[in-house]
Amino acid sequence: MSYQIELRHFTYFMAVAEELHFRKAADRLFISQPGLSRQIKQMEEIIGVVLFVRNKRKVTLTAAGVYLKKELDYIFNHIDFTIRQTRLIDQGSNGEIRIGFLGSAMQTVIPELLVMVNKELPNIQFSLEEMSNHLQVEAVEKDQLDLGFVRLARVPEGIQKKTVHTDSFSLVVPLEHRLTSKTFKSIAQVSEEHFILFSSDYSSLYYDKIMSICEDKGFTPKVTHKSVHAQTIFKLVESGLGVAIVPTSLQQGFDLGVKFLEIPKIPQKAILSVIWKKDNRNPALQQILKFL
Amino acid sequence: MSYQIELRHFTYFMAVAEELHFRKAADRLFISQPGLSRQIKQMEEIIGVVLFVRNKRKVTLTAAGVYLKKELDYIFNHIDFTIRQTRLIDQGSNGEIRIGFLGSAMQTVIPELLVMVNKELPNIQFSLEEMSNHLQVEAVEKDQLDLGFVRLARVPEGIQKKTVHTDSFSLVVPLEHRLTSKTFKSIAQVSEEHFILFSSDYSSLYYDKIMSICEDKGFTPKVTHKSVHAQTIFKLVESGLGVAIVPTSLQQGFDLGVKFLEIPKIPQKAILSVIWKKDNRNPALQQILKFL
DNA sequence: TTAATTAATAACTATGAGTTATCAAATAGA
DNA sequence: TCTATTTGATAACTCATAGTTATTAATTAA
Repeated sequence: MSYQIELRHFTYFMAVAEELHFRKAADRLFISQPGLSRQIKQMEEIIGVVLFVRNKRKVTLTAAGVYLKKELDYIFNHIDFTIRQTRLIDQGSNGEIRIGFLGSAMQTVIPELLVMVNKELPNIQFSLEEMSNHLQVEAVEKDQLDLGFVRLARVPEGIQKKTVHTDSFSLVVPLEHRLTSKTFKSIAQVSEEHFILFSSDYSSLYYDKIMSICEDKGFTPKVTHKSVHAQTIFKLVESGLGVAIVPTSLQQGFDLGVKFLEIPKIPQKAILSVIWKKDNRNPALQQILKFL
Repeated sequence: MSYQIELRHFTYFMAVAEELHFRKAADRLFISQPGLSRQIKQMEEIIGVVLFVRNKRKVTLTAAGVYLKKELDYIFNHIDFTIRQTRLIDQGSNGEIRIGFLGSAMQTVIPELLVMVNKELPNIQFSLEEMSNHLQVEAVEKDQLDLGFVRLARVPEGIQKKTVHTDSFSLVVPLEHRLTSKTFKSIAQVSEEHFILFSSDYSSLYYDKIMSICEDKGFTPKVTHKSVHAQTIFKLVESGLGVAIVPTSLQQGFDLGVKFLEIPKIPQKAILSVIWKKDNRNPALQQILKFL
């Protein structure tokens, strides 16, 4: 079988094409002139095209050689860039991070993280998907997500967890509701009203905490509606179908006809955690974790 | 001094990246497995990045490896094209133009273009391949095609588009069908018949237009067969399995037992466009674009 | 003519790609 | 649990070939 073309041939060709002089090109490449001559000749044989005209005492490029030089310039540049980029991806300063999140994380934590990372590592791309606690854990385990923003007390073996935000709870009532931030003293004041909550499939920890807040005050809430979307819950409250208890940070980002009344003197907090897989192989993740 | 990266390394890397199996990749390359292992290891040392995770029984690409594979695919394609082009230039030709097209473009537009270009630039070579809208866009983006003849409303960023032919639609019926060019007044006259159409994967714009032609006349066509080949569609119509609606220009070039009845007074037109990549590096393309 | 410059040719050397043989680890099957 | 099988890595070798030195042939300049 005949020879294969190699980058070496291209490098040598470029040197001769630029110098238009075999000995000078050979000097520049730190090889001997006969060695260079033979490699160029071999290259011409491989691609089957004469690239240089050796006119007695002068070397010039043929038309095909001129074209090849221009393209190889581009190709070498592209190869260099690709290798640099590959190194960057390996070092995590480039690449993609796949994030899952609960809607309530979109109000404060995630935007802050994105802005911060973007400033330091502008070449990292993000893909974001809102999904439930449970689906996030599953996706992280399957390496389909790099990071998850969840509200969970416990996570399975092999998953790392870190608290990133602690939030108080607020009561959400219609604008025209009798209670105001001044008159609101305890959640017991709405013990007789209907409650609209996030569905427990979406976040069972949230659901359990709401229940315990009420139990602490001696009543069991009458839950009439459940939803997975904050927007929906607010709309239902606005329509007078009941009241809700949600993390206070959800106050930002929505423009609806509801009042937020922070619940005073309760020990329960809405804790947002970030989770990731211990042996995740995405090099970009290691970089991101530094920001958390 | 340390080693230099060579195309050999890239070729080997691609084989392993595709097989994800060192011995199989080695077989494909007709070299021994230890030789391959060593070259891959050397490549990883040269660029300073681990490209494969060897899990003792499974081989997978790292994130950096995935990126490198995608880029090398592009680079190899570009090198191949460059060498072919260099040979053509050497032979006195002005280069090669790779064209993709929908079958219906072969009736009028492309032959005219070829004749015209051939008169002015007799040394340009053409390679022609029939393929779907979608595959053409993909190939143009990957620099595997210089020109595509498509029926598309929109094309991605970085792709240029220009209308080259506007055609009316015709109803295709068997020769012995009751309708003639004189009695045919509206598509509603065949609202009860079965329709044979180009498959929507082949050209969704075409499919949607046919649907809207029928909807405008107040009925939904009963589509019983779909095909990607005009020839097949005509054969099915000839066999009495239904009627079809196709661009009128398809009347030329086939000798079949069907009648074409141009659909009168409808706003829908079959628009054929030519697409090309904005930063295509083929110098011959610039020449061709002048003819469009 | 002579001297200088250039690329090609010839014969050699030595580097390293690719070889065979083998090992170690990880399954899969009994 | 024990064996057989599959897999990639290691080690030691060999041989093809990139690159070497020495020389020639051809051209140009003085």
